[in-house]
Amino acid sequence: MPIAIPRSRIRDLLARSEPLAGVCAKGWVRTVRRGKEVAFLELNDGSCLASLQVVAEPSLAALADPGLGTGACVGVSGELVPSPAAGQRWELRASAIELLGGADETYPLQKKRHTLEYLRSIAHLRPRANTFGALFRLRSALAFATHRFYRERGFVYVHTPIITASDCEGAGELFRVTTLDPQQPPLEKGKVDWREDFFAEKTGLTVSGQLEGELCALALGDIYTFGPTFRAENSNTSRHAAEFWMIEPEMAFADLQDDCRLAEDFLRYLVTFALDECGDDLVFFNERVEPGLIARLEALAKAEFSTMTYSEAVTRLEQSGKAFQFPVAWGGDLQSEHERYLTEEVVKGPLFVTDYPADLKAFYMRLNDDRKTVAAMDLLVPRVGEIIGGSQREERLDVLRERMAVKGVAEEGLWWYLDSRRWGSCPHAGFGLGFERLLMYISGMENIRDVIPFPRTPGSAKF
RNA sequence: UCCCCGGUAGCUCAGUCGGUAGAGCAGGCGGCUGUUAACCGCCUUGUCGAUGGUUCGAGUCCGUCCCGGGGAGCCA
Repeated sequence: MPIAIPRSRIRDLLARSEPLAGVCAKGWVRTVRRGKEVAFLELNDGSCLASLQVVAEPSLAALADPGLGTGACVGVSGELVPSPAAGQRWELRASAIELLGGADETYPLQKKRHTLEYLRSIAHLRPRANTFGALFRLRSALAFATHRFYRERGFVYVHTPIITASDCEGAGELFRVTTLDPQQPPLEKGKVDWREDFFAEKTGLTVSGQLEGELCALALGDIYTFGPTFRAENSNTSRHAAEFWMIEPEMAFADLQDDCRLAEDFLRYLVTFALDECGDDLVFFNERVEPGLIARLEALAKAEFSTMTYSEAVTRLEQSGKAFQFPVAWGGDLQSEHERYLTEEVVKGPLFVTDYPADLKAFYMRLNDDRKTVAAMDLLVPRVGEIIGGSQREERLDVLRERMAVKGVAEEGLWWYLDSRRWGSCPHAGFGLGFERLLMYISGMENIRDVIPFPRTPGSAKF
């Protein structure tokens, strides 16, 4: 017989200060302990990390159902009472149990420790595991915190296109978007004639909303984007996904210092928000994923971020006496091992590296007066590496065109971007923050595939 | 794409010198218990990633391929 009482969330039940009769909880059974005189169910509904202990008479009909095992979905009605035993404050004394969806012993998510690799292979079920429940609640909270942060500062949220024709940004390989028949595309002199395609030109999925974001910043002042981003790079690492979410603020009338300040405030706000709003889930990560996590986050919430120029960084690396696998030289990219040394050993915390050689960076970054470096910044953090990359943008039309020529970026596809410098240009700056890398940093999880519900990586787009 | 490591029961793993498959957990049965990933006893479970080769004999050695992980490059 279906239970007629409205459902309460377990999170709300466990937060009560008084007992309550006539309650109903619904969720998924984590474990069943059957005894002769009493049976216990651990019920979790995803509203919080903790499960609700259900105490039942073994005579209740549903308890005899072979489908009532780990993984089953049930509704329970009864009375919320103080628990006489240690381990939990409240328990639900069941008067009725309704088996909504049974689960037999073939249920892949058993009540034991599984490896993250295995859980990845059952991504359709892993949201029901503690780690992933905690992670996806954290993910949701930090997405909300992002919007709140920018709204509090008067930034306008803009939606930049997912499908783009500008593949000239150089941020990475594009996924092609087309409605042409791959077996028989229209040809023009032996080459695919993209004018016949849906958009009458070559298009792909966005690798960054930055260029369009700049256009909006040069009208609305301060803006941000927060959306999916796609890179068709064949990167097989714990830090890269083919589909990820990026937050890209862009500020008019701002220079590189303003940019770093915003990045620092933003990161600190997010960490503080997680500490304030996701306490139980962070405790779980602190105990099961990264010991010392909470202390690290609390330190970060207070600490000043370090800053050093690329040139200083190179000097520090040269003077370190460390034997790096890759040599350090001014003009070369900082390798992962170099970045790790700087953030983990030199400053032991978040580090802005600024003013990179112009040759290493994108065409839109503002050329410094030395004409050798650009007003770029990378924020490096321990464990994760680069979490934010940003710059002051080149607002001077002539310098921008010069830089495009040097970098081999064609002006045709970017006439609209150049127009923003042709009329009413102004100094502006912005950055991109990889949302999954942020989650890795705040949760202590070490693989990007484990901080997004259904990861897309080379060779894998399941679920 | 390159380098390294791995793939054995539903899960986590062991498997010696090449000699014919093993433990814990999960599951089943029984017992016990206001229990806490309960506990105790008994029991079931295998295309040893795929394929070809060497050998009297291959989980074990060799080749190729597939999948997973780590690192590199690229980047967020």
